[in-house]
Amino acid sequence: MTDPDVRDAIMTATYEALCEHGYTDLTAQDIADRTDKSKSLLFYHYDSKEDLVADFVDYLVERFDEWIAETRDLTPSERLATFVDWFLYGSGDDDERQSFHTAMLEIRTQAPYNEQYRKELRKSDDRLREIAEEILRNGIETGEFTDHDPEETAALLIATLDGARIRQLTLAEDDYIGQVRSAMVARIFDDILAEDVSFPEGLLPDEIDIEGGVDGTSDLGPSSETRQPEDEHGSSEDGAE
Amino acid sequence: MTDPDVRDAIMTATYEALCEHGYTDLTAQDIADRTDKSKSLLFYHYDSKEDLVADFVDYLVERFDEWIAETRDLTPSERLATFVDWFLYGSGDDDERQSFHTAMLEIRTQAPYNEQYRKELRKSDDRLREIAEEILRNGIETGEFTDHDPEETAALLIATLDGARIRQLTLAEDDYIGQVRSAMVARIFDDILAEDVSFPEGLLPDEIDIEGGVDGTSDLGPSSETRQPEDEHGSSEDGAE
Amino acid sequence: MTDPDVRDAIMTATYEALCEHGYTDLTAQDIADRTDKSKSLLFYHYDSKEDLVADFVDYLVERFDEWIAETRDLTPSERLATFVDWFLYGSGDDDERQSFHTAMLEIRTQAPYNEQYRKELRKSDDRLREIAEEILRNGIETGEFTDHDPEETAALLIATLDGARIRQLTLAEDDYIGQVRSAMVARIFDDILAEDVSFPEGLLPDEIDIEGGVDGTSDLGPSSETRQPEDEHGSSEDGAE
Amino acid sequence: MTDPDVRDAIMTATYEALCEHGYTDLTAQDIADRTDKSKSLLFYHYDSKEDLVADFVDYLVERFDEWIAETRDLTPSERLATFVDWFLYGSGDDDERQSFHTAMLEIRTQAPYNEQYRKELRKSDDRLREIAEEILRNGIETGEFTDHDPEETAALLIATLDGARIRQLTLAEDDYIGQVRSAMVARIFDDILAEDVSFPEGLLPDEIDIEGGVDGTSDLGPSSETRQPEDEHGSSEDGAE
DNA sequence: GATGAATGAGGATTCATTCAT
DNA sequence: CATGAATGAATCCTCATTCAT
Repeated sequence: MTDPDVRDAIMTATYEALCEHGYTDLTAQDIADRTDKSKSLLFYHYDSKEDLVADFVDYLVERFDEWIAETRDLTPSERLATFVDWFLYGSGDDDERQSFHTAMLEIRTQAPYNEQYRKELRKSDDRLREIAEEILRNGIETGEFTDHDPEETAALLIATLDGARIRQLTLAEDDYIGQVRSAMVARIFDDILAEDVSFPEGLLPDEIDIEGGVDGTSDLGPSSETRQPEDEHGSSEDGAE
Repeated sequence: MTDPDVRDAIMTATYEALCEHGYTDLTAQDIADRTDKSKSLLFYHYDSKEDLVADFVDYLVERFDEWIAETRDLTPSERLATFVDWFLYGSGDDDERQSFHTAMLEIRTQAPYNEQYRKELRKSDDRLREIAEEILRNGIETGEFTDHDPEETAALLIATLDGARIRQLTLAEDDYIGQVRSAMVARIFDDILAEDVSFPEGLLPDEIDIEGGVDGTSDLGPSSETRQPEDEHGSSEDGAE
Repeated sequence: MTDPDVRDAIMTATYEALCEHGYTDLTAQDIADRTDKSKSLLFYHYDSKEDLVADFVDYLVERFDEWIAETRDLTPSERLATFVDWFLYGSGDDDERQSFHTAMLEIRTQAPYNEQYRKELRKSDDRLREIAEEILRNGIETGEFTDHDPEETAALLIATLDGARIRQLTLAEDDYIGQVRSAMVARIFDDILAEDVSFPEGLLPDEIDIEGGVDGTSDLGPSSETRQPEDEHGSSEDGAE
Repeated sequence: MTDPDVRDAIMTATYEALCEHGYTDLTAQDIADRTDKSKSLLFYHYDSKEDLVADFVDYLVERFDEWIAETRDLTPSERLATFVDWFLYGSGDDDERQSFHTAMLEIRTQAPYNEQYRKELRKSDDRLREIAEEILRNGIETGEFTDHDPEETAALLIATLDGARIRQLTLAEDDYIGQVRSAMVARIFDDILAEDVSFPEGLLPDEIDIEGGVDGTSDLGPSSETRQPEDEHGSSEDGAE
């Protein structure tokens, strides 16, 4: 895979196909159809469909890292709020975001059977936990958060966020995520935040630009107030599934 | 499907095939092979593979209901602990349990694409939330738990438990579940439990009997020493972060 | 097959199933579904599906014979007109009749591959040709028809009628049958009928009662003006496919 | 389907398979077996077996058109005779021809249930009627035929020809077609032909080349002696009636 | 007689992957 | 690089027929 444009094209196509069909029903043809290239070419660039998907996960981690960089300048509690909302609500329009999470979940689902996926997914998960811990640790250092075990809390936090999202995707009809978010603030953050600090609402930085990569329009400035819709697919995030 | 023995045989075979192959790679042949019947018989009893799997989900709900009944006599905090541990550690031997949850997760993953599964899964989810709420409500009534919003807390609880399990299944190498459990007790239950009540450890009743359920020989034992750390990946490799 | 009631029930069910599905898609289950008996019973009464269908053709011949008897008292030219219109337009409501002819045509289509069907169908065809010849011969005797070769003319007549009907069924969008009928009168009958005889219009006797047989309500009086709809299926004819 | 060679190969294989098994028992494997290609390739070129068969019907229309062009130079009565004999006796050796018409009849039989077939078959039928009308119309113009309604007569003509062939195929043991042909000449053509014109015997051009059509080597020979009585069942067993 | 259960032998279709050009 | 053509191995599902009861 020498040409990054080709890779981008394939990754974008994979993203779209995954959203539409889900992993279980994803065929090489589905991906090729969203490309101006042929199906055979996929096998020229990748040894197998599995390899391609594994690279796709890796690709998402890269996008996630780019997104993380954008939040560096926020205060810990702002970062925490941003992190939570990004996780629960993601970015992009609703339908696509849901589809995408669903598809990613399917890839995760294959992890126990598939070492390659497992490896890539763990990489993305490690990144996620590191960030959460870093935020908590920073907050303790700055005094915004009470003292506690950041590693354990990060584990709890992510379990809850992930569980909430998955349940919303696979089961819920009502606003399950809203319920969980509200309970999280009341039961978990209330303890964690220092006396005089309250949990900030809705601070989402720019979306992770998944598709924009191709034409290189995504600017990864660290600013947190520039949020605009950036491409027709609403792009997505979640390098950290 | 008049004969319950046949249904049980098919369900058990489905359970085993699902554990071994996962949903994505589950074939009608895999199921038939674990039966002394032919593949065609599956289609005699079910109109499609999908129908069969949907019935399997329903079958699990029935088993769950039976299990729930066994915990009716415990105190709310005991029930809560039992519920948590059942959720996190399940029953059955380790490998099988993991396999099974993995397969179930795959089925859940199909829900957004498959109305039938969605319907059955929601049924099972409703049951789960009801139970959690009931436990919390009872605890508030008896004074074991502090007063709080049981519905919201139940949502939070289940999100966390589900997330923890899913992450352990799909990503974790270390004892992720143990970490989350510990954090849950510290950050959530600590608030919920009344001053003088502490969270009971490891109250697992007998396993939900999936394979031998027909003759219902499992009797509820209140013993609290049956739990052991149980992940094969080695626990508490906290340094890994 | 001792019990004629059972045979009638099966034949009626076969008739209905044939109309609905056509021969190619006719399954034993389709027939059983239109019976209050089970599919297995069909194989108790017949050695194979093929046998059953062969008997069905035979059954139709019997019905056809009954119908023929009703026209005995008409004059040759009346009988000829009746014969033509019965052949072209049949009886019963339009949709059902079409369905039935289509299905019968499918059975005929199998004749080259299936000796049993061929045998039964030839029996019915012989009957048809005999009748046509008899009508022509009688007409020559009574002087209503000019002298000609009745056998050859019968062959021509039936070829045309059969072809017209088949084409209407399988191809035509317009009133193809009407066209042919009109051309037949002008080009064939005009020659055959004696100077002072004209071709009578629309003299259809009672329908052949296919379903009524069970409860035996069909009266086979020779009157030609009693035509009434007789059963819910519009019954049909065409023992003579 | 860019490569006409491959299409030809598939069409030829379909033709052969159809002759041997009939439509009802035609499987994709039967077709592939008559090809040096695999069964999957059929589905690479066609979305379904049905699509393939529909294209086969279309293919026949193309062949028919080619054949028609070859008769343009004959006089109307010669063309009429050629048309009749082509219809009744077709081309190819006896067995093959019968088999082929039988299979085509089966396909026609599916028309009421299958829109695709119906559409293709109507196209072929329209062509047939046009040709017949054209011949009649030309004859009237040249004075070879008496004045009459060409459309109606064409309808009659084709009904008779089609009926005769179908009956021969599906029912007759004797030379039914010969009988009908003879009656047709006597009862229909006798009226149509002008006083001094007689119906030419056996003007069959070369066969429609189904298998070698690609290289179009068949040249129209006006020879009139190629026709022989041709049914294997023995002709003129008139006593059988 | 009658039936529910059971099955073997297909048959259409799908799809990852290969390969000649 | 790129592709159209090709294929083998599966997989779901159908259905006539059998059989124990």
